[in-house]
Amino acid sequence: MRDVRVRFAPSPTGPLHIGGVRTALYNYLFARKMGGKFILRIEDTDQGRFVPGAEQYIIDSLDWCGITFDEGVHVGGPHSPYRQSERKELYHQYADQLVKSGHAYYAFDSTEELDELRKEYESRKQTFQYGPATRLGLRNSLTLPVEKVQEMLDSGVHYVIRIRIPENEVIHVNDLIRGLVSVESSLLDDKVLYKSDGMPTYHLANVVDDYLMEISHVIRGEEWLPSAPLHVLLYRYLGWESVMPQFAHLPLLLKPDGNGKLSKRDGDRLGFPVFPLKWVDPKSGEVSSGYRESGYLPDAFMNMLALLGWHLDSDKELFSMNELVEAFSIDRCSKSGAKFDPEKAKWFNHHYLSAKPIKELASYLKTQIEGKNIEASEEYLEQVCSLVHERVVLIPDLYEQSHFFFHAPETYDEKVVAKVWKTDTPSLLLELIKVLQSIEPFMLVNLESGIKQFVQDKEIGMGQLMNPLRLCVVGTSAGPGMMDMMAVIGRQEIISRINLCIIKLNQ
RNA sequence: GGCCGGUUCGUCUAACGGUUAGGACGUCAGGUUUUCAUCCUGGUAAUAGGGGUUCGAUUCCCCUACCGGCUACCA
Repeated sequence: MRDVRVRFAPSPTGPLHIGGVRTALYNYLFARKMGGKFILRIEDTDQGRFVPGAEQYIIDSLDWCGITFDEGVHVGGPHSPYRQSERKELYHQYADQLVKSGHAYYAFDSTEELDELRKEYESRKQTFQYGPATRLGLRNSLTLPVEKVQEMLDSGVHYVIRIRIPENEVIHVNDLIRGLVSVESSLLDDKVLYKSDGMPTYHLANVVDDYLMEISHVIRGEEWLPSAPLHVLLYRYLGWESVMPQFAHLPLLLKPDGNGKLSKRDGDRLGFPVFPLKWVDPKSGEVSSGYRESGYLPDAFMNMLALLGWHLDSDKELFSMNELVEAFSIDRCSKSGAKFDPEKAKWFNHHYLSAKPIKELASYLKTQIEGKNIEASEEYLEQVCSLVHERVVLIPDLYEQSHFFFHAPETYDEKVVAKVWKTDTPSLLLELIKVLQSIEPFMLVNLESGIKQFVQDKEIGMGQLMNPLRLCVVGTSAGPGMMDMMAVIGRQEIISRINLCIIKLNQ
């Protein structure tokens, strides 16, 4: 059996969205599982759609995800270069070879002429196809005299090279996910293989490069399924059918509401990122949010993405990257598109985040408070994190859930005030202050026993005391256990917050 | 329009042709808690429709419907 070599081949036309990331992930998992090689190839044959920064964005994104490559634009390798624009000279000879063998031909029709034809057909409710039925009526090397063709070629007239699709032939594509897919050749059209600007189209370039780079499996999105028969034909005509890669066409990622392919717009519209990293469009300046900046962990992101289109026959849903590699197989990929679920993405992140070591969470929190000019010792931050870590869904929640550990509340939630602040509350709290002053040392166990005693003596419920106290300390009815908080925040600060609250609410 | 692909709870999905159709997210209800959240327990909810094949179809075949993709000198 031949060595497994797979590639991820994005085009640098913008940021890579999560559908692309998932394709990269599956390729990566397959390569690692099979002990093969994983290659990053940049398909930039469309100079018109090139977006500066997109290539670096793709590299950075996959790096953040923990998806690593053995060969590629950024790491080099035996098949360099890995950028198709730098391989430009390579492709023409193969297009030539196809012309010589009669499987392709030169075409001189202008874009305008073809557009005109398409319109004409459309007005007759027909579809124009450059193919067996029409090519003999168009301007190409099939219809023009040999000398004329040569003359035009020599004179530098713009031309393209098109494949000559055979008539009445059934083409089979064996897909690892979908099984045998068969297409009648006359339904295909004479696709352009080589453009007038001297660049190959995707179809030619991907076949040539996959062959040259000895790719064993092509794992890509379902949107390529319709052109797969064309690619099979190219392998055949180029004489490479015996080493043709195996194909696996992945189901698409769909938008959470309604239907259709997940697109850039859906994120902003529904309030979740569609990109791994934040992206600023170099032309429009438009900003798109990213999973990293929103506070997702790469492990959680990968776990979530892996399950969108792949599943074990067991109930296991939590996988580390290593476990994914171990468990992955193409035959357990599903056929149907998967709607992306932002809620489940959050659930995964919550799970991974609350399982993180406290020290790590503390370091996240440290950078957050530094940005707010707050200072705190590492020990203090760790104490805070151990109290809030289960309440955190996204990394920024760390501070959102703990800000009252760093400063007194500036406002008091009116609804809560109305509910818990009674006329005798101030005097009760003043008495509590005396108790707090007597607790020695000011620690959790002593607080618990002291306050319990106080509540018993006063013959009141714990809630009658704790709810208003919480209002003083937090400003609302939320947060970790009061006793825990008091022990961490400290006696002086607690007492001062009680006093402050009584003054403010009595105004 | 044509071609290709797809269709199991709201969502992601599991189920050698024989299961009370399972799990997870969400949701709902309880429980824990001084609050909120977490957490725990339980409930809710699905084989698109119609024909076959079969002793028996979620599973195999056909048709219909619906959804999606493709239909550029874009990838």
